[in-house]
Amino acid sequence: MITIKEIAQRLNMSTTTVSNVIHGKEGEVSEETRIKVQEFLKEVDYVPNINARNLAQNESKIIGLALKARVDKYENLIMDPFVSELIGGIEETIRNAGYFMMLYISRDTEKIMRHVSTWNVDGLILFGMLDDDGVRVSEKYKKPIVCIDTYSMEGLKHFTNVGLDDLGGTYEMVKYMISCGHRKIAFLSDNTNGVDLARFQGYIKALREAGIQFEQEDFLKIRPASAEIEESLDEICIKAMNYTAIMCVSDLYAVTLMSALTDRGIRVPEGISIAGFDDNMLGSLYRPALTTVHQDVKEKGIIAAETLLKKLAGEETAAQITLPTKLVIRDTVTKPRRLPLYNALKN
Amino acid sequence: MITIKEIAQRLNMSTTTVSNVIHGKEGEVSEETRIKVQEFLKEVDYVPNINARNLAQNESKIIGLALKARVDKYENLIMDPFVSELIGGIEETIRNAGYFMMLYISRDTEKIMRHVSTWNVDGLILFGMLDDDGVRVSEKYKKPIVCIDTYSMEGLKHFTNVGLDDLGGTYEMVKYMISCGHRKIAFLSDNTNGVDLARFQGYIKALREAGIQFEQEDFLKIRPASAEIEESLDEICIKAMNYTAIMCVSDLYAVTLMSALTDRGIRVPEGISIAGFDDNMLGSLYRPALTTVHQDVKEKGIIAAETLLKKLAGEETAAQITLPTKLVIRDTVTKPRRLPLYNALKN
DNA sequence: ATCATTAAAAAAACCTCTTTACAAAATTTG
DNA sequence: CAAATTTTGTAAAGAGGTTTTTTTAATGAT
Repeated sequence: MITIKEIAQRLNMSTTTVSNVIHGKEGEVSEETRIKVQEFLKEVDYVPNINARNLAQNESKIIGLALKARVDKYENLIMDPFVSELIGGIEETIRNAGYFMMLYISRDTEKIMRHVSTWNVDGLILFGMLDDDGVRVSEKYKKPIVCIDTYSMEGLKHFTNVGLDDLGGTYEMVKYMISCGHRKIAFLSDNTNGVDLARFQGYIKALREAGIQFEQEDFLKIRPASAEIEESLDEICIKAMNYTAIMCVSDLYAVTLMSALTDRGIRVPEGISIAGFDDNMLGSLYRPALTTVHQDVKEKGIIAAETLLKKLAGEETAAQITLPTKLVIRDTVTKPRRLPLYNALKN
Repeated sequence: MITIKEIAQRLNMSTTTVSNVIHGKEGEVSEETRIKVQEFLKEVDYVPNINARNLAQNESKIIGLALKARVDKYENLIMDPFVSELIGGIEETIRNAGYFMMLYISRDTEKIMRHVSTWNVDGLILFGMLDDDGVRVSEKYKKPIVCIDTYSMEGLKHFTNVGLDDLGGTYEMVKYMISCGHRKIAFLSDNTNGVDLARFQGYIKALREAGIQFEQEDFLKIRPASAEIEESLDEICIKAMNYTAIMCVSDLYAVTLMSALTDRGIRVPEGISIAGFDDNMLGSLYRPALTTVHQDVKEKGIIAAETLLKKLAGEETAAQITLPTKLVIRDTVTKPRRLPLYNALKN
């Protein structure tokens, strides 16, 4: 790899001059030498040593993307398939702005923090953080931070959260279910944190507005760890008979549930109506096609990246950006066609 | 951020000594000072400036992962959902070995090459490369390279290709279809390059072995660009009536086809048998559950990363590593239950 | 011709860390 | 006890850029 020093030597000039040409400093160098240098640079295909440049300029042009991955019971990382879409959106935006992306996957916040400071990244995008992880990171290293889908950090001025109108999404969907004639509607999820909580609240809101009482048992908890999944689905499918519709917290769970119901001879939507959330391939390719709440994941990534870029440019940014959702009415929610088996399980 | 110089100053010693302690140089520093320095380092939570270190050592501890993304007709990047699984496997392996991962997505080989040399990455993992891209990259920058799923580069000693027994996979599957009684079997794909070609060849091999003649029209070409997809599926579904089974080049296409067939009133497997390739969520969650060829994508990522790590350590590695496949017999391939509509389309 | 002004180029300092060469102190050897 | 060797630590020289300061050369005004 050729260096500036060598170029300067070969052209009989100082490194300063070469550097100035590279940085397009107007009025620092004569037209004649500028052209001479530029041609030579092209000829030898000069590429600057990024470490030297970063060291000198005290910046890195690196944006860190830290994914706090979930792990299953065997400590294997679970990568949501939608992560690739998110990454795609972020990377494209960042690259077009001349930055690079360093990817870091971990469930250990400490490690992520160390990584951040080691690499002296210019900014950070955090995804999947819970609790106050992001706050801690940002307080320690005063770098611009954008979080994605992180509810616990709202209201903090340090950084921006790019999220979704999760509450509104389920609210609209459950309202739609009610308008179809459903009264016994369950909610399926595996936890009540962050995004899932907001979606649950939307469900509750729609229920309340329609004067439907929510009982604790209406929350169907799925245990996604692979070893338990079949047992868990058995339980959920039988409980499902108590309802005419189920609002699922994600398309993944909606499709998982539909498969399980089909396997047990219960038809969707004839036997029970199912709605999902996310609108990914899983639901659109399934038959019956899944009625769901749409979100644009790539857009989320792009907005997150753009926001970070703005912060890096010193612009003010909102503390919270909330993307809208859209109902996608397909084939899995219809008017109820059977009676709910009220309380059949109660003793 | 505290620097070595400052630490040395505060402890009244030279930077060399501090550096030696950091690098655990035995016999270069007394036990007493070693402890003193170590304690101070911990106290101030010293983190080395990676740019300075890399500059001095002429290495980067960065492994570049370059994904050559496909684009659809609107120039949007298409990120395969399985990419996240691949990335997950690579990142985990790399990180455990003390390396970092820089992600670069592009369909422009030139840009990828520039990126590589700019960042002076220690090694490269290439995915989705076609033609001789990888060769060109590796000849220009003499860095260790591992390619994933790149057929065109076999036999070149410069780097290792981590691939799959694609040919064997479809071969076994089509053999299985034939053993079920199928004679009219089509192959569905969108191209005949690289991986898809190998899978096609497996199909041909099984056909030939069974004495079945392959006709050009038995290759069903799907046009995945979103604007054309419905039209394309119409055509494929009607052509499909000429066959009792279809071997699809991927689970994605298998499921897409099943949805399309279902929408047009053709039932799987009653009306037609379908097999996929990859064994991802899409197929396992669909009902009827997809009969397919399994590959372990995460494992692929891990092996690729491990191989690169070996190269970096100076170990010899094979030029080609081929991972095995496994038939996953589920519900979409049964014995044929209707007659193929031979030649109904021929005029 | 002299001095101030400006343009262009070069020299020098710096960014942080590693490494080499060397010096001082401590220890061993004869 | 002097010489040789080892231990411990320092100073200085890079690594490849950027940036500030200085020098040189050219121009113009007086």
